[in-house]
Amino acid sequence: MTQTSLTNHELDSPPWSRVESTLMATARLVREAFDVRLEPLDLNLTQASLIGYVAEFGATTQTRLADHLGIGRAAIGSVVDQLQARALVERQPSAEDRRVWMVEITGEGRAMAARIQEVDEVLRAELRRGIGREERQALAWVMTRLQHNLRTAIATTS
Amino acid sequence: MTQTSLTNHELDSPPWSRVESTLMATARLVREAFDVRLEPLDLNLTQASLIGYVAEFGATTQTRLADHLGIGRAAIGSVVDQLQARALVERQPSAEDRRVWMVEITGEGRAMAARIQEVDEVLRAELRRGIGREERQALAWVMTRLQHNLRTAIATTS
DNA sequence: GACATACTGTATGTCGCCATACAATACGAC
DNA sequence: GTCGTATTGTATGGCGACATACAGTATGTC
Repeated sequence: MTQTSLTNHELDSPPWSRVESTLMATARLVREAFDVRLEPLDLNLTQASLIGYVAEFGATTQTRLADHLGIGRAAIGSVVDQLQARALVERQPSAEDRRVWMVEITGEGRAMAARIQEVDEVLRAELRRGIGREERQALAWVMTRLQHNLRTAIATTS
Repeated sequence: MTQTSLTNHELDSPPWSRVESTLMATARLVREAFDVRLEPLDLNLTQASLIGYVAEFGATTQTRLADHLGIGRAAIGSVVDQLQARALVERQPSAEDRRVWMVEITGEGRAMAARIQEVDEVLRAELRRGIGREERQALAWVMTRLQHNLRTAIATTS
């Protein structure tokens, strides 16, 4: 088990004191794991998430996509560009607001979304291994609370 | 773990199925929060972590720093460049291995490390708010386990 | 010693994301 | 209507990190 190499130094310190770095490292691993598994589809995690969202919820403005995926509007623009170039999504003008594009899934995109979901389910099953349902819920709860605290901390900095 | 209700608007808390994106978003917030608080010191989280590590553990090779901070060797090089330009750390040749630089803290760096630790403690106290000790430990445990699963998943992809 | 192999730090190019500035459009106050 | 303000998407420049390739050095094998 080569796992010890990185986690050893985390264990000899008070757990919470290093939670931030553990979190950062875990996030990197999440991205890496998804990217590796999505590589056969020639997609990264952000692109796959966008496709998944549009496939599930239908035509969406870019700003809403940005908010939902947690990245900026400018970044979403280029992601949509990439996916549109591969005909996985398409931009349709909005009937109500001529400023916005409604990003919609295409037929090819829908097929891709199915493959993405398959990859997603397989990987998530592997990630659940050895972690009980209660613990997963606890993780979700704590992270939500942590997000709240983080937002407060960011906001209360002059 | 019988943590009862939080406010209602927290109930849109992410289900496990979205833990990946929650984790990514939380990680971004962690970086943002630290960056915001470290801004008066004109440092980002990576730079501060490096200073903190060297201040605590003494002269260290760049490769060890890279492993410890979870970023690549090339990235560490430029971080050391930046900090060295501000005389917060310095490169000393190793007596045993002429390939490596030992990165050591300077006097100014030690003063900066003290200020960093103060920022760190204040922020961490804010982040702990409303989260019990048991839950923090549970979070650390689950994330460690999750890291292990992630590494396995990454490794078992051809 | 001579050599192959492994490792350290650096240079280079790329990628993803951000922050800022901007034009076009929407919306509210009057 | 007309004006100021807010919002959407885009263009641009910058940053942090990665992957790759490389030179210099260390280390083990023969």
